Amino acid sequence: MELDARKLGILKAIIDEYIMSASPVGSRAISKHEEFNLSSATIRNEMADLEELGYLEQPHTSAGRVPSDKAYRLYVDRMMQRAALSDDEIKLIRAHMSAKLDEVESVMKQTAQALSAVTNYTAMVMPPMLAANRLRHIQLVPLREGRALVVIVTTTGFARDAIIRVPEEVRSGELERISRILTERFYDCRMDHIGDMIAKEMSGELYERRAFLCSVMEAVERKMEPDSPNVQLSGTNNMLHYPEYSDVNKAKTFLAAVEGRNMLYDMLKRASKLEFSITIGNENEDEMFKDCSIVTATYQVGEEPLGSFGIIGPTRMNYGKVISVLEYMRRSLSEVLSADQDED
Amino acid sequence: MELDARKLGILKAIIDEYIMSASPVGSRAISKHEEFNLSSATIRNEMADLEELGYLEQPHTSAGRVPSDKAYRLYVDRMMQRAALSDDEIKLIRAHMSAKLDEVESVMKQTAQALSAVTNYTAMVMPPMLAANRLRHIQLVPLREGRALVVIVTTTGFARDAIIRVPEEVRSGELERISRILTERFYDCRMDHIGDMIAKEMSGELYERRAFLCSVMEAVERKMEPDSPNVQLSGTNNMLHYPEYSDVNKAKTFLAAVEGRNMLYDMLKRASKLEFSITIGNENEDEMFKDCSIVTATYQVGEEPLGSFGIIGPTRMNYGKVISVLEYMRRSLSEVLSADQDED
DNA sequence: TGTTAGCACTCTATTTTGTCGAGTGCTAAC
DNA sequence: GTTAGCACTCGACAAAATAGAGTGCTAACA
Repeated sequence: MELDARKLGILKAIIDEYIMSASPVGSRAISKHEEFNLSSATIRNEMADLEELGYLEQPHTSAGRVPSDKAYRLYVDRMMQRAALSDDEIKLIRAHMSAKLDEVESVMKQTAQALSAVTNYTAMVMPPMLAANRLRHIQLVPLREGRALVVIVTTTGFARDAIIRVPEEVRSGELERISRILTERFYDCRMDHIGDMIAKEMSGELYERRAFLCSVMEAVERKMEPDSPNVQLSGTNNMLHYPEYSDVNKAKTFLAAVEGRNMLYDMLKRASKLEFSITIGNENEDEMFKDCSIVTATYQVGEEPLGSFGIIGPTRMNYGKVISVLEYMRRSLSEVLSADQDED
Repeated sequence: MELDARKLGILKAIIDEYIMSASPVGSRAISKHEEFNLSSATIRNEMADLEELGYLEQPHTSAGRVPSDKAYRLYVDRMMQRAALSDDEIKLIRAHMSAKLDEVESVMKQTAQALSAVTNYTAMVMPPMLAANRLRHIQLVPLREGRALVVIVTTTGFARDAIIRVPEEVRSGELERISRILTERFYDCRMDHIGDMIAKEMSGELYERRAFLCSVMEAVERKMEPDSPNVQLSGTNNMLHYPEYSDVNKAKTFLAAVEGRNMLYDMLKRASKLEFSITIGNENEDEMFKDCSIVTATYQVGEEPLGSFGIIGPTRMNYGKVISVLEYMRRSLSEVLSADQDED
């Protein structure tokens, strides 16, 4: 027995129906589709076949059929049609993306909010990994009590800061000098190479300050990698709208899994190697997300991918729409970031 | 009829019991308390009195009694005893507060997490309002295409940055000069006065750049006030553990109210005028929080209060413990911030 | 006068039972 | 290969039955 065109059509109809209704699809419902013009009995036979092939599942005898993960996979690979975004949806996204976006942080937040508002699923956005960015400026600002603030700015306009200790023998005025020298020497260097370079080049006029410089550089490197708490989440509650989570305990489990952010961060990081990625139900390594599908995309400035973002929803997800939204957002986000996030 | 010592004692016992169990308290349960040594019938009479006085409510005949908001108010004002923190709890807080806290953002996040982990309620933390801080350093960093990054550092070690437009006639080198002049002139000025001062003093060597300076100052001012999306939330899901929210719809309403953050921000801002504040049930202006109690505290560096943080939970909240935790946290947070957030 | 035992009553939560309907698989006929 | 027909299964829902917690009131007691 194989998957002929008719079976495929019926399967698609079932999936579309199930995505809409969330309740098992019976043979009668499908037999009403005019394009097939088949009786419910015939559909039943086909459904039995599809079940045997592993594309459908039955919660219990005398319930309708529910698509399996395998079916969704087939669906996204071969059957799904993209849903063009409506004007309203585009407006909604624009509205989010045009508000005072003068800081990376708020760009990430707004992106997450736009995504969750348009899709009604949970959105996650990973802040940019700056490893491939280039240094523009480094500034050491003296604070009281042997502390200083290191501020790093990349050519793409991202700023990071960290507080470090300053040994007593380094005078306040010297920090300005060191800032100048470091900026000059490492101007336009890739952020992730600076550590190595300083190790090799530790000589010349700054030789006697090398211990201090190490701690500066260590702070710089630490700040380049985003970490899990910085993943922006939005619309976690959206999940509560879906009947899949009408049970408080399921909802709790999901929210707990998501709140940690560690898993999400790992997933996003892994996904940042591909332009798009879709993992469905059991394809997710994580036990907690076996009932979910996760769709991600990467954003970039210029060539280099900076990070990724995505959507988590029930496997019964509106894949067509989600993908369209992510595609749109991917462009939109890359543009906003390229424009140096200045919009007011 | 008035509230004598015995009535007070019984009321306290009922509240304590109800905080534990979340289900209406019957006369028998209280009559078992040895310290009263009264029969359930007597307790019943007293309970009827307490109900008449407005301290107790009855969900329906033949259910036990439930404390009213008025009762909780009395409880926190006159009857409650603080719960000392256990060693484990202190350890838990310490663990959160000692991890790489080299950025204000992460201090806020860790604080929120510690609070929600220890109390099992929802925690919110407002980032510092820098209005009363003093300027330490201001740096304009040129980026490409007529943009620059303004970085501001306060004497207390907080940094903020914003991207601004730079008019063509302002050369890259001049930004360095302007940075120096601004830093010199406004060194140690209160952040919220800088706007006014520049308006008055706009003369001398920077006269011909005044339009540009205005936009710099506007960016500075904008960054001083935290805004609602910056309120850190943690443990929103904790609420789902409580029977009050076993109904998904209630949970949804709560989570939606909280996700917006606007209300929380307003509340925290208002609360930042008092060291501590407790609002119970109906005392909350907001309709959404009529079933909740909100306890907040402020934190500071030196004299000036910088912001506030707090806990949201059901009115049936363990007030004694929450207040102890907030008190501990208030000290702890102020210390961490005073120490310039450097801990590794 | 305050306290208490006793009792009838109320109301909810839970369990049990019955009914309805959607959906199935199978068979036989077209 | 398709379809009508039919017996069967199972969950959802409603109605009825039961149990139990708690009350208010009354009358008696110290």
